[in-house]
Amino acid sequence: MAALTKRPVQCGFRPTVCRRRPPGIAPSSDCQGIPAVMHAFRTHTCGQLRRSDVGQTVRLSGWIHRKRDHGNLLFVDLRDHYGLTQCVADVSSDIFPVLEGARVESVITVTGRVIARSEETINPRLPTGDVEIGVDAVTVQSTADVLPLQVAGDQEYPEDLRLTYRFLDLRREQVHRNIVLRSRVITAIRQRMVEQGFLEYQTPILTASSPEGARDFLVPSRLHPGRFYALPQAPQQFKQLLMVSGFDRYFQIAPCFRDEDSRADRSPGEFYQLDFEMSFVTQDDVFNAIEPVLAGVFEEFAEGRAVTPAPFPRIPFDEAMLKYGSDKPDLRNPLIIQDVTPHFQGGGFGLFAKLIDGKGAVVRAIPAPGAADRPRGWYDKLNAWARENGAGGLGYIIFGEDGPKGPIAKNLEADRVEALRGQMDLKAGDAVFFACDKPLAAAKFAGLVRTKVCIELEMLETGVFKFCWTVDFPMFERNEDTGQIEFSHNPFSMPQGGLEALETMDPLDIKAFQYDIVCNGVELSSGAIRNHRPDIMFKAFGIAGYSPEHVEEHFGGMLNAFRYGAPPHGGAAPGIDRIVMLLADEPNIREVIAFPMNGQAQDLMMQAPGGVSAAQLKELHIALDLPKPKPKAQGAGTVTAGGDAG
RNA sequence: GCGGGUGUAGCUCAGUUGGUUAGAGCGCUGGCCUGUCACGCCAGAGGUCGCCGGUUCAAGUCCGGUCACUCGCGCCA
Repeated sequence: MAALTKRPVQCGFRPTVCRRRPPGIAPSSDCQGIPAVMHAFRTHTCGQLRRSDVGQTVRLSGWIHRKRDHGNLLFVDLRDHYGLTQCVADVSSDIFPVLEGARVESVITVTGRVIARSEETINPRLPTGDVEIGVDAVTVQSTADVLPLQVAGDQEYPEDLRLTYRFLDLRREQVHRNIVLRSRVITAIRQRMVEQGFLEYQTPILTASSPEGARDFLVPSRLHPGRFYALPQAPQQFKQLLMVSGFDRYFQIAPCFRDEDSRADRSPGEFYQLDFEMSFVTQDDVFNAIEPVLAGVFEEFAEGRAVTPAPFPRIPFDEAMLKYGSDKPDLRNPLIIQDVTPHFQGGGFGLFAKLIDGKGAVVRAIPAPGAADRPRGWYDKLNAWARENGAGGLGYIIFGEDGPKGPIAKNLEADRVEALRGQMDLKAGDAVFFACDKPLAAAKFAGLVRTKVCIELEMLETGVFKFCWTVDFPMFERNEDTGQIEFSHNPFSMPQGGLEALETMDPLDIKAFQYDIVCNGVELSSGAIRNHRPDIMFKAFGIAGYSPEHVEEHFGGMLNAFRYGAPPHGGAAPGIDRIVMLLADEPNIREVIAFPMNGQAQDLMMQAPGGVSAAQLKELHIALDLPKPKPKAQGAGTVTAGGDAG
């Protein structure tokens, strides 16, 4: 160790290199070649050294990524955030046994000479592959036990293991890259929002429970026995209040908390939104403000993938449901659904004809270009799939070279079949599937079929980000079970046509200034022009069956704010996690979150949720009323009054 | 809450029609190896086949239940 730190060495950073110096690494001198004491841990990162550095004495710190032990010659790949550098030692060196005895993932500091590799030993796959470090001294900073999962290599591991040892998992290349991407995306979003004239404001994390929406996470109040804070499901009311306060353009990378069950694209508990709101704007102004931000961010990180240029296509909700069978159309899928009810009404295919006349059903047709030569078994398989997904079956017509085929073609009159073929613009060699049900159910099922057929026929466009807006959502809808008229989305959206529409139109025909941003079939965001007029709000809630007293009681805070001069305003809140997920091309949201919870909303590493002490509960005036414990309840998440309060 | 999938060594997986001592790769331990970069070679340790019950002469394999993880539905103004 004597040779290690005391000896002054020449500065490793020449002026040209200094500019690339990562944060936190100070040059060990003023870069004028004046000798200085070497930094305790590193003069360079593990991704930095090049052929031009040959001859310098340098110091690197990092993790032992891999070792190749030839008995009398030892290679160590040293890894840090920035890259890999090969270090080499031979048996004649004092430090050889130290390196040989250090397990992978131990943290070491090496000091040595930068050596040019001979032509045949250059590693072209490594940016630092022209050089290696001849190790003269080594310090073991931290030893590693035998690993529960390997950092080097790309073996897959079960997710609970990865989450339990997330700090190891995050060292691995792909997740590490995803988290860096996330950081860069958020920085790019901030820059672009500021360029658009938005300012970032914070809003409370401890707030009040709101009666609408998802289940809240509650936080008990110590000072107010029996009362609770709630974590915000979104800063919705606060951002509107900021508009009322005159701040004009607000944004925030906002944490949102909702106690709902997880999905592959929905993290349990918490997620982040690019929350923004603007005053004195129309719907078009909102679109014009956010489109360049989203398109710009996606282009910045697209790496060759095409991005829909602004302005994005705007698809009315009704059209989306008809043509794509979804309010979040995946425009990478070229198939377009059409309504073909008239061809079946009163026709020879009795099943559909009866449903149309008897139940008010409609028939939606999903084209399957080029599918005519698929074997019978393919159609049977899709039929079975349809049954698994709750449909009675999946009718189809095959347009073969020798005419229409299949059970429906046998029964439906030839001229009707031909008219249908003409409407759908199908050729010999194509096929078409049908969904027959009440309008909403038929649309949704046709949407499923559209997706399924697209995958089966391998027609999904790849390497693109296809954006669109879904606009003109209905303000109200009828609850199928109760017959009641309800808000279909956000009750605080402005109805199109304002008060007059509410007073004169059939509520089910009223549209809202409510819109979604969709990318590749993923709902990135919903948003709206808000209803800032108490009179219109009372009227809208009245249609949905709520009394003025109810509105006053539950939303009095907002209403009150709107009584002292509120600007017309609107905004949206694209999901950060989903944006990063799309850019990282990951199918699961947990791959772009540094410390996610598992599907049961547990943090396996921190053991949350955990028990708390009886004293803590008493201070909060809380007595537990627990369900009977299951026979074998152990491990993380067990709630006990006397548990691990540490 | 409901439905599908998975569960065999620390990890990834194989395991035939139910039939002798449950295998491979990675990792781990020991030995050999001076130009590798997924280094190589030799040897070794490591298993309640998720758990409980059943059928059977015999169960990793078949049946029932249960638990865990995961995907989906419900839920997500």
